[in-house]
Amino acid sequence: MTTNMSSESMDKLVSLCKRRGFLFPSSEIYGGLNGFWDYGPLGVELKRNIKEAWWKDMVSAHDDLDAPEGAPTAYQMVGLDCSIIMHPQVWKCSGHYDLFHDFMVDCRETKKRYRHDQVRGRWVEARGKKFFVATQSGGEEGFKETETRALKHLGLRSKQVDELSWTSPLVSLTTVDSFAEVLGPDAGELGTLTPPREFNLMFKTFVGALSGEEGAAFLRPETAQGIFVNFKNVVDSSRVRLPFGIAQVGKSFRNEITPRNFTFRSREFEQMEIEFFCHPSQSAEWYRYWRDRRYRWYTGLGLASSRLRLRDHDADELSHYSCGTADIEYAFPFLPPGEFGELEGIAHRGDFDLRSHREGKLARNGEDLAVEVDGEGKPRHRGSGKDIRYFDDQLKERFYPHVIEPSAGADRGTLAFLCEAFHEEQVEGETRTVLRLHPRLAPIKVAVLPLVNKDGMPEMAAKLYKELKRDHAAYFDDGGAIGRRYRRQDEVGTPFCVTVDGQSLVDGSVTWRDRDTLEQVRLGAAEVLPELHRRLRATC
RNA sequence: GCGGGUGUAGCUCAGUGGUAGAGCGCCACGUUGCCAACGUGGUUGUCGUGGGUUCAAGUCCCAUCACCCGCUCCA
Repeated sequence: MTTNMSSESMDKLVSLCKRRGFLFPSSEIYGGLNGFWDYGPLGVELKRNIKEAWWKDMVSAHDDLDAPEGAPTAYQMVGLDCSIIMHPQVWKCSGHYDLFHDFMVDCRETKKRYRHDQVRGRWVEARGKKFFVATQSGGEEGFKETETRALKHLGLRSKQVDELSWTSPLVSLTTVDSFAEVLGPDAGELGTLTPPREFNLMFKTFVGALSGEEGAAFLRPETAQGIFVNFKNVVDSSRVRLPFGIAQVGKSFRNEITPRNFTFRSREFEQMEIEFFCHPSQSAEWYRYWRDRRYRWYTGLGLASSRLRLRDHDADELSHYSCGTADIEYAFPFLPPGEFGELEGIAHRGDFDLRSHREGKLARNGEDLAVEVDGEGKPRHRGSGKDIRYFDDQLKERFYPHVIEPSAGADRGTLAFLCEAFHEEQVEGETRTVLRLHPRLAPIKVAVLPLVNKDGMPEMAAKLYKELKRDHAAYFDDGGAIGRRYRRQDEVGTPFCVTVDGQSLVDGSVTWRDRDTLEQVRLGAAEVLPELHRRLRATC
């Protein structure tokens, strides 16, 4: 009967998005720009509704007097909107500068690409040749692999291993100056690696009209850091007390290597982030709360639990600072069956961020985090030196709060809601295309339609339309047959249509038509607004 | 970054060196009392972009851009 998304219908959805004005390729008249997308008239409404639902549910309508279901205690939520360009030191202390600023090496023979600092190897001499055998493996495996590959390169057998004379331990490729004597990690010949080339995953820009390195800055790769560097400002200015969260919605930028899959991996994207601050002793409970709370938000707005999953990261997937991370993932139709794409990550970040911004960039040192130092014992990246700890005047205790970070992608969410909503179904031999968007998210909430353009029906419909439009996104359509107008609204996800007909002129009632059930009921014209309001009320 | 595929009207696509097409959509008028009705008329093109070959290029060649698939890479 009704079919949900398959990878074939993804093409249809992409086409619908273009045709009806949800999404356009950026700069399309100039041929587009890889990794950038524009939201059209309906797309901007949909995305705004998603962001507004998030803001309302997380911040403005949050009940800060009682503990919500599943929460350890009551808590406060406030918002923030910080600049996209920040002091460059922010990104050094956050770890993005090191993590997003890589040198890459390509192999001309195998067409593979490696991170310069992740390739290592050993120098070997044999049969009058001296060369560097590279590998991506470390430790015992690295030793074994370099040995095997050295033998293979020289055409020796394993029992001739004694002919190999190793002249170095396993060292990083960064210690090698010339690649002419390097055997790439997957290569058969020497000297196939290109010189290391700089890959900057952050967008670089220049502050000031004179562009020089001293004015170099970055477009933010995440909104979170703006919250951390404003932590003390918020605490000092807004009477918040732990536990509380700071929320922010805004654009971020990353030079993704491979933008793919429609808007899923864009280079300019919008995030909806919360940094939730709590006492370290309670952080594990809050982490669990936010995982579940955020998962429920998506299901409450209509993402089916069969395509949505909450996945805890394995220990080896965790960032160096994180004590726990879970992803909320959606089985996008463009992914292979069984694969999921990330919508949101909920990370337990401990005190990494606030400490780093005071003391300098931290790195893992055994069980603990310590300021990362350079060769001279000085911090690799200096912190602000400002004491941005929290003072609890009840406990008379000054400490770094722990941070739980639910970080959601607004564009990915928008795409997931679109994919989930897209349906094609057979109605009396005709294919009906319908977006079953949650009424809160639908770009148009109600369409007002005169059944025919005579006998005063258009006038009555126009009056009702104007009244509804003051409070809700309404649409007026008097073109063509009524059936066609219903289908047009179905295709863009309008949940309700109100039709003014002959009976309306007699008793002032109208037809209320439901997008999903196709059922129609009669309603007094004055009841339309309250009914709409009731249906759009937040439920999650 | 590599390999393969694709690019023609708003959308889906046909067009095998010789006048740029179809269906759907969209607009107007008429008709029309509830699920993509009907009639009549109309609208739509830098054939992705740039160069080349040719008397002649949507079609052949080169380059380039974008999208899709697979590698590679990655919050």
